Amino acid sequence: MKTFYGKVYDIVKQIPFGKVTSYGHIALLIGKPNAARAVGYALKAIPLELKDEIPWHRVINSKGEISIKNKPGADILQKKNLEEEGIVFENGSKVDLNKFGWFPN
DNA sequence: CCGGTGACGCGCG
DNA sequence: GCGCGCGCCACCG
Repeated sequence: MKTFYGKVYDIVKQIPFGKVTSYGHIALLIGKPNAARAVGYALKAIPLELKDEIPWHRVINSKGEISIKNKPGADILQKKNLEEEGIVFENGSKVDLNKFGWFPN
């Protein structure tokens, strides 16, 4: 895919089971290190038909926390999905990126 | 083109 | 370690 959204989706699909990455890193892989914000915009815009094909829940912010706002339930769902993959939340909200982070070049 | 919006990130104090 | 402010980008009128 050559559109910005398409590139974001392609990369998210590559995130391995049980791992997570950040919006900023995805932007980096696309070649636009400062487009983290746009990446988040793209994820919230994932077409329903692709919801089950794209592991959007494996994308969190650089601090290792879920960053969804104004979407009641979505943040809780994301956390639940991640825990099902074996990812651990310290203090109930933070992920240790040194253990579960996926940051390829 | 301009302005508003937002699943971000980073530097400061 | 926390809150704020600001810059960045794509998208939509």
